[in-house]
Amino acid sequence: MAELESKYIAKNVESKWYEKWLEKNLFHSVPDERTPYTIVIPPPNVTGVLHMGHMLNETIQDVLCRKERMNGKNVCWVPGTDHASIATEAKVVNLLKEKGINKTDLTREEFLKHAWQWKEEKGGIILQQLKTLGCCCDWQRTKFTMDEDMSESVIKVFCSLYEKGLIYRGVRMVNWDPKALTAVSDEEVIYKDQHSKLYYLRYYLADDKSKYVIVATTRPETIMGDTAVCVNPNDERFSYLKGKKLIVPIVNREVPVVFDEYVDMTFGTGALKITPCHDINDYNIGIKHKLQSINIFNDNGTLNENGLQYKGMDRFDCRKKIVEDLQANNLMEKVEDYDNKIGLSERTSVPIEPKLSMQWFCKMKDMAKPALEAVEKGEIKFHPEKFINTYRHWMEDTKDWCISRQLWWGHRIPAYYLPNNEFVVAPTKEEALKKAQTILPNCTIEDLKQDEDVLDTWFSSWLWPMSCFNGINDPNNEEINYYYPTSDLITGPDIIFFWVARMIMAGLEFRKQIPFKNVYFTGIVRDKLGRKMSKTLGNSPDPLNLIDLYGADGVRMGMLMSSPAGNDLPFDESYCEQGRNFSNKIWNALRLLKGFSVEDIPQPESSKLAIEWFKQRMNVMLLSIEDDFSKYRLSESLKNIYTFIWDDFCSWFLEIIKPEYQKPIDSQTYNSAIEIFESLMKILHPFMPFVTEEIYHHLRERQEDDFIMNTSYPKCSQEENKMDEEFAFIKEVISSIRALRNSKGISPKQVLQCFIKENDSKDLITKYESIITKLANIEKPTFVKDKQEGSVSLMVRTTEMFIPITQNVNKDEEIKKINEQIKYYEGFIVSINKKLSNEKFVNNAPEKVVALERKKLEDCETKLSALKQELFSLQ
RNA sequence: GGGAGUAUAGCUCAGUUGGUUUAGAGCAUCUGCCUUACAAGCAGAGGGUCAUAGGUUCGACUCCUAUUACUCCCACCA
Repeated sequence: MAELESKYIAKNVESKWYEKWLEKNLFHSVPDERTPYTIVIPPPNVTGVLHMGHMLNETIQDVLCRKERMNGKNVCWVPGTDHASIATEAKVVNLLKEKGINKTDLTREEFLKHAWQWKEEKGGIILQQLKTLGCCCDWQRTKFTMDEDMSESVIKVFCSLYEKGLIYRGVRMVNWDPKALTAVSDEEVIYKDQHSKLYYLRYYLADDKSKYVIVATTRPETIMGDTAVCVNPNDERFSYLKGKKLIVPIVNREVPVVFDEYVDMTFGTGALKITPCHDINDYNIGIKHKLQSINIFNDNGTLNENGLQYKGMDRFDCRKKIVEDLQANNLMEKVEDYDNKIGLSERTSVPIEPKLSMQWFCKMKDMAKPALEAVEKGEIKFHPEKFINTYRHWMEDTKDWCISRQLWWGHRIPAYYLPNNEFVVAPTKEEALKKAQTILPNCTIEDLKQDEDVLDTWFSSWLWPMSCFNGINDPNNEEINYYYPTSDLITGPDIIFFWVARMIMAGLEFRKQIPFKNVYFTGIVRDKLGRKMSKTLGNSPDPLNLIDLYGADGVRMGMLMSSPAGNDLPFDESYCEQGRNFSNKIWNALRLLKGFSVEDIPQPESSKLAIEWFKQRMNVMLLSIEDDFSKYRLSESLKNIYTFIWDDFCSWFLEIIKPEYQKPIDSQTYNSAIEIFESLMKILHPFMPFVTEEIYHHLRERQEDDFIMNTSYPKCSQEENKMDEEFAFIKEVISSIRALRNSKGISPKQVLQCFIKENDSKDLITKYESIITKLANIEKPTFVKDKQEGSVSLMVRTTEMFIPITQNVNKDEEIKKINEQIKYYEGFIVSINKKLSNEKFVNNAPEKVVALERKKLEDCETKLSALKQELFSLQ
């Protein structure tokens, strides 16, 4: 006893156990004859630090892994990080800037050297943080998306898709990020509502300076790129414009009027200015009507030489200035407030600029089809299922994927340009040369220039479940054959398109196999006000700080207690506190048990009964836990385990077997209690790995390599669980006596007498008599035929009990209470009778239901008559 | 504009093919306890016309329809 602290201090045990687990290499997996259970971690950005979303995500993965390991599976959880090209490049650029180095002054090689140096020194902190959380990742397998073999896979896949004609290069309108100076994919554009203005500009007729057409636009700064004005051919207001030219305000350039049904006659003025270079729709109209294109922007969003006097200005400064100039020249009809959506870059949050440029694209349509089928047929299951809709919607209308990025950090595109501007695609420069020489026989390796661009980060992540096991480079190796397809993928719904969908496509395309069997979508962690936790809002607690305060176990429990799959998690620190308190509760149960002095004395009947009951109760719990796990209802499962341990084990079981003050416990009961406690710790272990491991080692002497995380999960049997139902009634009996004490202010120490009116519960009460007397602190109950004078009556189900007390009995209050109950039961009887006298009910309802109603009626009548008798005796 | 989801106690959520004393839990609240494992605790209590209106049914929190509110996703209306 003395050696156990009175409070459980998580800090003192968590790192100790994690180190031991590592030391014994318990997380490492190699293929063997067991069934594999594989999870690949959604690789966090190598620049990332642990945030609440990760905590939730990784905790769920850890719970599943630990549970499956205890179920006898060969568990392999592969950790790793993503090179995150834009994010990392931006980070390194900023760090260099702080040192006074500009990226533009560096060569590609120099920059990459800095980037790698940063990665080696500072990258992947998050993986260390996962250890604090208790994650049982196979660290020997830690991968990075730019590891040599991973890069090789990416290049191989690129070449293969190119050969198949699924990758092509071309000039297209793409989403340009003027801050990161790169193209991004459609998925990386986030649309946000914005209060902006709608400007009405005057375009004068070239041949009649007294007339003008009013054009509404939200982007007046793009007029320098105008090459037409478009109206709907059915719009009679504008039919006079046929063959006319208009003068672009300020610019004073003549542009044609074109007619296209694309224009909405009801919006704005019905006339639309066309800027083919800076709007996707205008671009399409430009192609259709063979219009000229004028690019007015530099890559960084400033105006280029086509911007006339505005050259060099930022696009938004230019807007302000041009609005002033338009107004000064009386070319602005009016300005209206207008709410619209603008696309922001996911990474840099700056407004995206549509830009025509040469990029690489991946065709999605053919790959999308089988990927959709795999989910629709249920080969891959989504939890919750509702995300199938989102998935289908995207898959049915997927656009080609822009995969080139104008960055240096990433997988460089394996395309090589010949002096004649043709190009070849090959995994290495040497192979490229061979191909090149079929075009230009005299071509040398020095003549070949590799494409400057790198690939979208997701172009490597989509291979993750395969490339982690080298399944692309060596498709028949033992590991990929054993671990793939992986079992479960745990991720947020925000990357369903970026990542989940594409992994499914890649798996089916390159391996003809799905990448995982189940996808568990977590919710988003929100603060108390319902806002998404984010760095910019500063509303996210520091996870490591939380772990410090409540222990990893406490925080894990806190995260899981209220996060059903797919539902957002309104985070509240008090959940973690609850988790910490739970650890402490368990710790104290241990202290109680270890404090007993054990002797070879006879086992009390109450203990014997409690042990039998508890084993049946455990069986009931295990059944429901297995059911919950099969449906990924982890939080339900944890809640069940929580009540099971706190209420059933601590409040009921331990209280029953607890010997009287300073008396010893019999060894039989003690050993059973230890055994039960051990099972409970196993049941809880996946959720709270540290405290359970600690308790496990206190319960008995252990071999050096005996760890709870390697034991088997308790199995449920198909035995009868009759005692659990019986005990529920006994609990009610005890609680009602305690409640009586409470309401009458009788000390729990005062032993009470108890008379029970004889009925069919007599056997049950007699059976559990030893427990009732102990926990309710009453004398052995006496069975009687009638109400006892001078006592208060209690009703448990249909059993009436009489407790003789003299204190605090207020007759009027008792009468009032009884009258209320009588009224309630009378009403209840009326409603049951209504049902039973309804022929349709009696004829149509299942017999079971009807019999139940009859039983209800009977019970009610018993109660009612008892209440009436009670009332009579009081008056 | 299209689609999906949610609505149950003050808060967060269960309620599994419609039927078990006329809805459960945790937190919070209230009452009484420093009862010899635990005040990070113990024993109790209060609290809900299951969003609104209809419909199907012998019977609806549960199924259907409409309405309202919120959330999310998708979409090129300047």
